[in-house]
Amino acid sequence: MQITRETDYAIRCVLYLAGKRGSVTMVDEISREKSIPKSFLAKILQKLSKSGIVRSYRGVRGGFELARDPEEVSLLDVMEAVQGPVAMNACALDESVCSLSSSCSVHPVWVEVREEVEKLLRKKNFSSFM
Amino acid sequence: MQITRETDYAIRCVLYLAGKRGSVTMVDEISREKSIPKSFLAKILQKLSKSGIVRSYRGVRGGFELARDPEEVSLLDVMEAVQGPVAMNACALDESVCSLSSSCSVHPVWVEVREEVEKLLRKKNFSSFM
DNA sequence: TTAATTTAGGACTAATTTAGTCCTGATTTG
DNA sequence: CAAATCAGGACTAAATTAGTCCTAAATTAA
Repeated sequence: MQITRETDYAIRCVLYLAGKRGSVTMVDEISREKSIPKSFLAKILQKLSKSGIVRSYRGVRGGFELARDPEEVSLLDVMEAVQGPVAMNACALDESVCSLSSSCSVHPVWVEVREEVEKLLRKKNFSSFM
Repeated sequence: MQITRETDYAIRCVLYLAGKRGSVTMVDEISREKSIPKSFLAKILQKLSKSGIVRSYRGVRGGFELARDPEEVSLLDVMEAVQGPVAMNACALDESVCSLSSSCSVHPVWVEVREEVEKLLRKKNFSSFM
């Protein structure tokens, strides 16, 4: 039920890129400015890139930039990109992982909690954080 | 952002005791019936006991019983008893752990999420799960 | 076309947390 | 007092989180 440090880093990183719109920023700069271990940050940026939140450029004048407007990037997007689905337990996502889910009276609650949290996090975007 | 196995066990255990109101049940029985490792369950029951959800009796005819009516025990009570406060990150509980919280634009979101989740879990009690 | 620069990706390691075990001691009952 | 049952602390094992490091693939510019 905790956000991981990786997720925290990812949010800080997107926040930084949101403040740098229009230019391409290197891992090294983000790492320095946001005090995030460089090679760990590189991995995080790979995830953000794969889920389309940032765009990457290799080579000499390479780096990263936000792929969408900050208001088009929600907190949920970033969290899901790095730590996967936001659910309090696995059976709220995929019933097959829990043999008891059909008979489990608590199951619907987990689904409800997940939906509520997702709704909340989807409403929060990175332009409101600037 | 996941419920731990310990929490899951705790919920199943309280659910079992809720169905046994009026009698005292031994760790051994709950362990067997709910397929929870006995000595781990014993630890969990200690926590539930300390937070007043169950009552314990030592000695020959000892065991555990629910300390309150099932409708007076919420999912939040049980979760907090075993895994501590339900928060997505530490700074949503105690700002002193995060030196940035006063300047952090994301901070209020964590507080809001925590409050929403708590509200939801507080409404769900163990009589509605029977 | 090649040297420098920057990300991509996989394999690895270290630290932390979760999930449990085990033993000894304290209570209670008959 | 003997048997049964929980209390609590110390310990261990497994899993997850948090990183590091190395080589390869692009890209740019001289």
